[in-house]
Formats: sequence, C-alpha cells, structure tokens
Amino acid sequence: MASISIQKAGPIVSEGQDDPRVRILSAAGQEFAEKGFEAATIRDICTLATVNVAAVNYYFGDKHRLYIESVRHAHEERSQQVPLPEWVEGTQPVKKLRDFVGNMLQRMLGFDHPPWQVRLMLREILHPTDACRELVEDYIRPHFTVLCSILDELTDGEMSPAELRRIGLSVVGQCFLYRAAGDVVDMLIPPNEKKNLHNPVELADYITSFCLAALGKQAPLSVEV
Amino acid sequence: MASISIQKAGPIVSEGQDDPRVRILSAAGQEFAEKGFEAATIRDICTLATVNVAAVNYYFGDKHRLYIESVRHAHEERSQQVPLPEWVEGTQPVKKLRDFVGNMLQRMLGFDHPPWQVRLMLREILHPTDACRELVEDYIRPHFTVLCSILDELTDGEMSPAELRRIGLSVVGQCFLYRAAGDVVDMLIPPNEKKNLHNPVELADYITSFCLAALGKQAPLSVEV
DNA sequence: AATGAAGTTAAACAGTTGTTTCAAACGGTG
DNA sequence: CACCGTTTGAAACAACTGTTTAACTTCATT
Repeated sequence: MASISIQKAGPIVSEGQDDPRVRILSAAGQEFAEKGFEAATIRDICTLATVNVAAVNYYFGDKHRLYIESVRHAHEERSQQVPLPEWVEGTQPVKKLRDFVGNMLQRMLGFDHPPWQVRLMLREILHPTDACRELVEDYIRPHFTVLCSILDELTDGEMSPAELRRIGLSVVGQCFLYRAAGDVVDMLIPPNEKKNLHNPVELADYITSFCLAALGKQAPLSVEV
Repeated sequence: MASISIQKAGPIVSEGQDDPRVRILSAAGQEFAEKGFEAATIRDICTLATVNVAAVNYYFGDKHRLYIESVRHAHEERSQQVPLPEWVEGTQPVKKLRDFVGNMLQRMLGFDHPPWQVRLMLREILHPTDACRELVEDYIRPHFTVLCSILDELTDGEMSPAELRRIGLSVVGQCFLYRAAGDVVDMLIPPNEKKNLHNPVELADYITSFCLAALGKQAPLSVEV
C-alpha cells in the first residue's frame, strides 16, 4: 500500500480494486455525480468504498480536494474507455464526421448503462468549479479541435477558423441536448419514437446528415419548392 | 397582508414586493438556482427575503414544497417576461423560424443579465424532480409544439410528426448548448469571437441559416465541389 | 375595550455534516 | 522478536441543518 507514494507516476491499473485510494475515488465520483458536491456526504462515500470515514481526510485532506481528484479520475477513466477513433490516411471526411458524431454520442449516452463519469463531468460543465479548466484543456478542447479539423477538411478550407468553431458547436449542441436534457426529451417524444429514431446509432446518422446537408455536402432533408 | 388568502386567484403583481410570500419565493428561486436544493439553506433564503426563519414553514410547510413553488413561480415569471411572438396571418415560415429562434435565445440567455429563473429551470431539466412534469407541460411542451408547427409549415407538410420533432430538437440543441454549457463555450472560443459571432442576434441568424440550409430552404453554408 | 385569528419573533430542538483525535493494527527491516 | 513509519478504527468534536415551539405583536370585528 505504501508503494503508491513511490511509483506515483504512471497508471496504476494493476492494483485497481484493492487500492483504497481508487476505491474512494470511484465511490466519490458516483456519489458526486448523482447528488452533487454538497449533497453527497463523506460518510456515504466511505460506506460505498468500504473504508473508514477518516480515510478521506487521510488520503485527500478534505472533501474539496477529493472532489477535484474524482473529476480528474472520471475523465481519465472515460477517455480510455471510449477513445477517439483513428482513421487511416485518405479516409473521406464525410465518414470521419459520421464516426466522430457516433463516438461522441457513445461517450455521452453510452450503449449500455448511463455512465456516471459523464454525469459528473456534466455537472462541472453546467456549473464550473476549480476542476473545470483541467477538464476543458485535457478532455474537451482536444476533442473539439479534432471536430473542427474534420469540418475544415469537409469544407475544403473555405471556412475561417471562427466559422468552423461555430459549426462545430452546432454539431456538439445537437448531441449534447440528448445527454443533458435526456429526461425532458423523453417526455416530449412518444415512447416508441425513442426506439426507432432516438437511439445512438440512428441519432448519429441523422445528426451527421443534418450537418452535411447544411454544409451542402449532401442533398437537403426536404425538397426545394 | 391577510388579503392574499382571500383573492387567491389571479395574478397579484400589485402587492409584489410587500407580500412576504413572493419575497420568499423570489429569494428561494435565486438561492436554489445558484446553489441547488441541498446547498441552499432556509436561513440564507430568509435573510435575503428579510423574513424570519419560521416564515418558510409557516407559508410553505417545508423546504421541499418551497422548492416546488419557487420553480413554478420562476417559470410563470419568465413566461410573461419573454412571451412567444405572435404572427399575423400569412407570415412567411422562414421569418417565423427566425423569430422563434431569436425569442428562444433571448429567453435562455437574456439580452441584459443572466436570468436566475432560467438557471433554476435548467437544474430541473438536467436532474428532474417532482417539479419537472409541470415545467414540461406548462412551459416547454407548448413552446416545442409551436416550433414543430413552424417546421411543418416550412417543409410543406412533407415530414412526419416524428421527423419534425427530431428536427425541432436539432434547433433547440444548438441554442441549449449556449445556455447550459456557456462557460465552457467561452473557454473554447477566443474572447473577440464572442462579441462578433456569439451574441444573441448573430447566433439567431446563424442557427436559423444552418437549419434552413439543412432543410434545403436556403443555399448551403458551403459551396458544393 | 375585548376578542381572536393572523402574522412575526427569538430561542431551542434533534439530527447530520466535515473534520479531528488518538489508540490499535499492520508490515516490512534490523 | 522489537522497532518504526504507515494505515486503519471507533469515538468525539464543533458547526450547521431543517423544523418546532411558545410567547409576542398586529389589527379588523364585535
């Protein structure tokens, strides 16, 4: 157990579940994601992590620093769970965009269960604290930069960086709504529509089409009069 | 003061600031919006409203019912602050869409100060509680229905209701991102770009263009190769 | 002036919070 | 085995939480 303070650098996945540090980080992430910083209690976190209440202050000093570390832990974990796709040289930008959107939706919505890591990051996006800057620089900006370069390819360099960013935000916004306001979206559409049109795969196809059409790289969704 | 329990129906704007009930509702809305349900304390709310701590339990029973009422109060207030535009018969659907998007952005972002009412509603959208259903039925669904009918007009009835809803969510999503993730958006774009391209008016024009282009009702943003 | 309901107040309540304390247990090293 | 820094444990701490109490004021009606 004492080894962690020595081999501090590098990922320590091998110890994983045994290390009380990562058990606390994982439990804290889930509690913070579900209840928020104030409502989540150290006692609940420690019960979930099967450690004593004093462990949090022993390993992390106080609740606030535990929160910071748990946000970092969450986005590092999510980064390697759903990495950005890699394309062979010469891949069509249209395919890249479709892959990117699909990847983003998978990361946000998850194909299986709703990931608590994303919920935690979402809280930070909605109401930024100290942990936010790191989240943006390490996680969000790199992804956004990739998206903008795909759009640059797609439009043959006709657009200015500023315009590319604005279009990029249009792409992100359409995906983001389903993650952030998913419950309300579910209340606005009939249940069967969710199965047919609002599952991750169909959504990725649709959103890509919508954006390609807007950029004139595909026939519009509706026919001109 | 006793009169409010008698003339309970109808809006009571005339008494406004004097009525401790609405003072509490307003203070509670601001505190809940900023800190969330758990982190906001009855004592802070009462200090802000300049009433005794017991007033909350006297007027609303408990903290939870105060929260419900404050959400209702917030969206009623916001509804009449920024009402939906009304169009004369024969208005072009293109103009209607532009008006609707502009109206939605104004409601979400505000031309002046960031409205705490929207922040409170946003919390409810992100993490729905009991207050959410009412918020959706009274506020969100009516707006969404108007949007879908505009899109129906715009596409000359070619689209199914399900497709219209999906396109409607694309419109909403692009606006919603700036409200929900505004702080992160600001970190992703250079400061001067915010003045030029990301102010409410420019955004409304851009988002409308993007959607019109996707629907083939306007030239695409980029030129076909 | 007397009555009684409505509104307001300070004080106290019981429960929970983050944090600290200090003694016990652990695990390698001489 | 004895030593020593590291880790764990149960209990206690002071501060703060939502809520309640009971005495007090206000004020229209009798």
